[in-house]
Amino acid sequence: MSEHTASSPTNDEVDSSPDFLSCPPIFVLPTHLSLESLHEIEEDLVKRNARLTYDISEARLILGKIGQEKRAALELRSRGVWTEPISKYEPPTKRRRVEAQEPVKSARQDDIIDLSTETEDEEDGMRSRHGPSRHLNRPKPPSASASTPHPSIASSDQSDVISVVKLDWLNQCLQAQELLSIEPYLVYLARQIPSPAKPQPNQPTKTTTKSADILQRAKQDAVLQPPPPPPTHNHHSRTHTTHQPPPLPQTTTSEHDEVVSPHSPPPWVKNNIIYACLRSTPLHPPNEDFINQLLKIRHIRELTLDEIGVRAYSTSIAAIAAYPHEIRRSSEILSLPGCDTKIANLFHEYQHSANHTLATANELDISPSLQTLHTFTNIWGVGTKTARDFHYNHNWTTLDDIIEHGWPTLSRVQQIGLKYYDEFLQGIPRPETSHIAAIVTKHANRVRPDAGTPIQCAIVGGYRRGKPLCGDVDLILTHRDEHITKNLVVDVVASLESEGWITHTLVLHLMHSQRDQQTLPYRASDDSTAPGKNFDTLDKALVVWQDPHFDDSDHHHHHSHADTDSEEEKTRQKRKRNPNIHHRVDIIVSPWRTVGCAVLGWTGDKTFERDLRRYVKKTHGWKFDSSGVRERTTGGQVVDLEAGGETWEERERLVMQGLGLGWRDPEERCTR
DNA sequence: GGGCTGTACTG
DNA sequence: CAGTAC
DNA sequence: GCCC
Repeated sequence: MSEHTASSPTNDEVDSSPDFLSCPPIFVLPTHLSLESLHEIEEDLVKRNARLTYDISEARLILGKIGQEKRAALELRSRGVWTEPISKYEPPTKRRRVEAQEPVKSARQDDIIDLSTETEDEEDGMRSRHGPSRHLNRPKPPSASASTPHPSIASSDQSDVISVVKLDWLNQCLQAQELLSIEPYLVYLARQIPSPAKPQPNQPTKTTTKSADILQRAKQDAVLQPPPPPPTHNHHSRTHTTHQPPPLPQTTTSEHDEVVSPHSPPPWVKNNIIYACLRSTPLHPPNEDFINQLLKIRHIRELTLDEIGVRAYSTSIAAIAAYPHEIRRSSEILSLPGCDTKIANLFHEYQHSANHTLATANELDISPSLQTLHTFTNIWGVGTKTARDFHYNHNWTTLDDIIEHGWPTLSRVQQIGLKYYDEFLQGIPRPETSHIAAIVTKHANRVRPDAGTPIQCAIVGGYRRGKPLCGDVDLILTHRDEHITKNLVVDVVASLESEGWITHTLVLHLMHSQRDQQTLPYRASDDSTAPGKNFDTLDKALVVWQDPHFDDSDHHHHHSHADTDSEEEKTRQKRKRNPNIHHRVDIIVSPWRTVGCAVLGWTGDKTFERDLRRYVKKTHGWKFDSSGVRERTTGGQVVDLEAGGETWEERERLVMQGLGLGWRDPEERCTR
């Protein structure tokens, strides 16, 4: 039917040929496609009766902007579809029966392992030798056998044979206005196999989105949506200052697409507030599931040394985390500062994927090398560089490998980090955190008996943001008298060490801003508390904490000599291992003068802190850090914003107001 | 096309 | 200086 | 990857 219409290229029929109805269910890989082109392609297909599906597991024909067999296998696998390559010329029906009956068998097992090994290769892009199978003949030019569709396109519908085909096939079909053989465009011909390890969350196959269905949605959306842009100019114009509706041609909505009115954008969206420190960001935002996917991608960026990627994802994540509605359309994403088509695309994928995951994010769980790197960077003192060195230069893949082959080469803190690997990864419950804070405070006051008023302790970090479990304990000790806080860290640590609370000191920071204050002229200060004191010492100790008390009850040990008992008791307790868990504790000491800055700087979440510094730089030309605010010019004059604050909470508030942030509760700084 | 937080310790 | 941590 |  396609041929006869070819003569009149301007009428409507041309537009809807060829007809893809005879093709098996089609899935379009979003990889390397903008949201716009993806939608365009999907629309093209739907218009021509294609059986488009958003559930890749039911697709038999997969179109994608990819050219390599290996890549194709990876794309499928990261979407939960495990495959093995088959020869193009092997009759696909034969093996299927065998497959269905045999569970997971010997020869196949090998294939699976091979496949997972490959992911590794894919990651670093370094070793790229063996593909899933040998390449067969390279595609011949489309003209050769083009006129009749490959029989397998139509018939393989039911089977477990999957064809991954270059997107170009579609373009050529549209141009020729007839179905062309997929064979010259075939990237990967595969058979679906059961996934090896994890039980694939077998989706109830719900989403065979019929063409009519989609068309309806598209129309519905077209009505709902503000006027779509003329199809000619495809670059989206983000005029943020005048908050125009997102100009994305929207073709699909969520599963239950009742007629929904668009969310009214929160003020920070309307005003295009790009700094996370100016927004309220709760610990559990409405789009947390999607954010968790993005966090995984960000983590992959970390592990692969893509710092800028990390930055970009952090920005996007922070914006989405601040968004107070459950997102229904990818166009909503486009309206958020720090989010553009990349993230909107990912949301589209997230929304339409059967399991609500992202292929890229899944690689973190699938890829052996990423998992190894992940394991290694979780060692305190081992960052991304060292982790990669361990893995790629030493070929270590487990912690035991490091211990066995590299122990003497490790730095002291890395050895400690390795020794308490599991314990440091345990979250610390809030009651335990406050208990630790109380003990530290007690010791602080014990080593400053003449302080007059007690030394105060602020629990900051994740605890202050409201997390039920914290990765470490962050404490700020302060006192109005600068003589009291001077050298306080050292004395507190020593005291805690002597009582057994601190087992190791990972690092001591004794940050003397002596030189800063030396070089700069004294500010005619209204309240210079201690004119003689030239340094503000914001000192900190990063330590390993363990409760020294434990139950060593050994009930059948009965002493015959009462007088030696206590002595015996002690030595025996020393010999017996303390089973209490080790924790990471940061003890920071701040002079009163800048305690507001310290508290603000340490309550954080990383993106909040970064954006805070960027904002302060941009708007005031100041330099913020947890030991104060300075001018960037003129040798760094101190800017005192917290003078007169009577409590550390009040001083933090003064700093925030002075910086132009207004007030934001700590629980609203969870930018991730 | 340039910028992306800012700082100190360790080895 | 590179690497790490906060 | 996104903003200015």
